[in-house]
Amino acid sequence: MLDERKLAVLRAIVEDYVSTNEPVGSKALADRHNLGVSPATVRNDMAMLEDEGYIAQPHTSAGRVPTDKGYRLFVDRLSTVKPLSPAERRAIETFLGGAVDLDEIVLRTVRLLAQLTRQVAVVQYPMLTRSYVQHIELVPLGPSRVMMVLITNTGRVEQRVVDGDAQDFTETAVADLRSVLNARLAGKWLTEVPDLVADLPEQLPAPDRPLAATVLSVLLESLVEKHEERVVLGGTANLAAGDFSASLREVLEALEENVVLIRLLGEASDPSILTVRIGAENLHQGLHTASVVSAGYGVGDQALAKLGVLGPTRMDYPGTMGAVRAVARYVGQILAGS
Amino acid sequence: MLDERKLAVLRAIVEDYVSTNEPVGSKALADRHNLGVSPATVRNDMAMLEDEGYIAQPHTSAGRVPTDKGYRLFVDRLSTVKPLSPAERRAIETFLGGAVDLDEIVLRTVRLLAQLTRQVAVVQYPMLTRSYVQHIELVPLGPSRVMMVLITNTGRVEQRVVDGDAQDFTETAVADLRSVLNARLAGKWLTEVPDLVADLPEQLPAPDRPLAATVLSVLLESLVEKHEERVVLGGTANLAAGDFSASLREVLEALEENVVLIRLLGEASDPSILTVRIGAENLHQGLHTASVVSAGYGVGDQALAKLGVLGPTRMDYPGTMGAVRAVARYVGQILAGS
DNA sequence: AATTGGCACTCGGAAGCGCGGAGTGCTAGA
DNA sequence: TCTAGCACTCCGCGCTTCCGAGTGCCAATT
Repeated sequence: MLDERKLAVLRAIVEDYVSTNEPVGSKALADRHNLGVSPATVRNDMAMLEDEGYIAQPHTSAGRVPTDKGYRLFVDRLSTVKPLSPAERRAIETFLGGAVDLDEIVLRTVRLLAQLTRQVAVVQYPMLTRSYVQHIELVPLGPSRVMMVLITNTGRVEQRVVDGDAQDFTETAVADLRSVLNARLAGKWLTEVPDLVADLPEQLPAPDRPLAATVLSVLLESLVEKHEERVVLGGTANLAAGDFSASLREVLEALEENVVLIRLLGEASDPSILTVRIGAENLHQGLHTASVVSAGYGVGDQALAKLGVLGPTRMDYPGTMGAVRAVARYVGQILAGS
Repeated sequence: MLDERKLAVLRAIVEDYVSTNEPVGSKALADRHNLGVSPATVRNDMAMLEDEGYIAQPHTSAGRVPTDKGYRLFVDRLSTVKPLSPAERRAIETFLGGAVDLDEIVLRTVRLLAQLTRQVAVVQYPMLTRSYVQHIELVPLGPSRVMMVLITNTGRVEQRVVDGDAQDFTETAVADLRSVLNARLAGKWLTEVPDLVADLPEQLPAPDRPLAATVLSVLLESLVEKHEERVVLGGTANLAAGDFSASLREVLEALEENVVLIRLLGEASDPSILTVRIGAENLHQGLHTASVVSAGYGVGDQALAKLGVLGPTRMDYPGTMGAVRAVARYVGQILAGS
C-alpha cells in the first residue's frame, strides 16, 4: 500500500511543513527534494496519503499538512533521532557541570532543555520511590512538636513537622526513636519502609509508643503523598512564538496544574527510551494541539524520574528527540557523580 | 487647572475604557455617566486632559484612552479601594483556612489571588531576615559530611549539606556544636546571627574548630544567599485573555526570572500599604505594558514579604487593590495563627 | 466666561470586488 | 505506471467604497 516513495513524500511534507509553517504543494515538493519524479506523480501519492489519513488540506486547493497520524508515522518509521552538534554537547556539559545541589541541577536542566529545543521544558524531581533512605533525623521543636527530616541518596530532603497535640515527647524518647529508625531504615528502599516499620510501636517501651505512632504516621504519609512528584517548568515564553495562539489559554492552564504535568510525562520507563505523544494522544483535553517528547533519566539503568518538552504538533521531532535524549543522559551522569 | 468636572471626566474615561476595552468618545461618555453637561463640553475637557497628557487618542478621530499618567492620577486621587463582597471574604477564609504548612499557605494564596483578580499572582515566601531562629539541627551524613537544617519561626526550613572534604567530623564534635549553636542562636533574629557567631571558633576546643568553621561558613552563606527570596507564580493563563498579545513573549520571559519578580514587588513596606506601579514605572524593560499592584504581608506590623498581581495597565485598579489588600491581611492572620 | 448646538472634516474598519497564483483532480498519452 | 497538459477552485491580497463614530472649531446662548 505505502511503497517506499510514498513514505519519502510524507517525510518531505513533514520536513517542509515543519520548517516553513505553510501547507506544502506538489510542485514545491518535487522541486526542493529531488525525488526524481514529476509533480503529477507526487500528486497521486499525496491523494493516496490523504485517503489514508496521513495528511490533510486546510481547504480545497491548498497544499497538504500532516495530520497527527502522519506525524506518528514520521516519528515511528521515517525519522532518526538527530544527535546534537559537538558545540551543543559542550554547552550541555559546561552548563550542567556547574550545578552544586539537586535543586540547581534540576533548575539548570529545565533551562537548558528549554533553550535547546525552544520549547517548554518539564523536569520531574527524582522520585522518592526509587531512592533509598540515607538518614532520618528527628528534631524536637517544643514539648509536643518534632520535626522529621528524611534524607535520600538522591540528595532529596523531605521535612515535616509532627504535631502531637498535647502529648509530651521527652528528649530521650525522641533520641531513642531516631536511632531505632536509622538502624532499621538506613540504606533501605523507600518502598520497603512501610513493611519495615509496621511492627515498630509494639517493640518499643510503652512510654515511647505515642511518639512513635505519631511520627510513623507522618513518615508514611509523606512517602505516599509526596511520591506524587514535584515538577519544574521552564521556557514558557516559547509558547508566545506562534502556533498555539488559539489554544494558548488552555495550554497555559494545563501547565499550571502539577498533576497534569506529571501525567504528561507518563509512566516512568527506562532511561534513554524516548516517548513521543502527538496531539490527541495526550490525555489532557487542553493539549490536543501539543506534542510531548519525554524520556526517563536516572543513574545506571534505573529511571528516577522523567523529563521532556512540550511544543506544537508541528515540531522538529528528530531535533527535539535528540536534545531530550542527550540531556536525559547527561543529567543521569551528573546525578551518578554527586 | 484641573477642576472637579475634568477629574470626573477622567475617572469616567478610565472606568469605561477598563470595562469596554474601547476608546471612549465624548458622546458615549456624556450619555452613560450623568455628568449634566453636553458632549461638546466634555470634548473641551478632553482636549485639555489630552494637552496635559492624561489621555491620548490612538489615531485622529478616535475616542480617548488613558495614558500611564492618567491611570496614575486615577489611582492616586480618583478612586477608592473597593472592599470585597462578603461572599469573596468567605471564599478567602475557607480557601486559606485549610492550609497546613507554609508551602501550602503560599500555594493557596497565589491561586486565590489569581482567581480573585483574574490576573497573574506573585507571592513571595516570608523573608528569612525578618524571622528568628527556632532551631538549628546538624545531622551527620558520613565521616566528613553534615547536613545543616535551619528552622525559623515562620515555619520555613533551610537545609544545606556541609562537605568537609577529607576532614573527619566526630559525632561528639557535631553534638557539641549543635548545642552551642542552639544555645547562642535560638530565638535570635537572623540578622543578628553573623555577629553572634563571629568569635565562635576561637571559643571552642581546638579539635572542634575545623568543623565549626565549615558549618558556620555554610550557615552564613545560606543567610546571605537565600534572603534573595523564593517567589511563587500563579494564574499565568490569565495572560492569554487579551491585552498583552504583542508583548506576551516579553512578559512571559520576565516572569520566568525570579530576580525580576522579586524586584517587581519592590522593597518591603508596611503590611496593608498598597503599592501600584503603572506601565513604564516598572523598572524591567519587558513590563512597560503591565501594571503591578503589591502589598506587604506579615504578622502584626512587621512585613515578612510581599505579594501582588501583575496585569495589563488597563486594569480594574480599585477591585484589584481591594483583593490584594484583603488577601495580604488574611495571610498575615493565618501566619500569625500557626 | 462657560456652555451648548451645529457643522464640516477625518480616519479606521468592514464590506465588496477583482485578480493572480498556487494547488488540485482528471484524462489521455508515453 | 508515470507524465504532461488542462480546466477548475479558492485563498489571499490589494483596491475601492462607504459608513459612522469621533473630533475641532465657531457662533450663539445663558
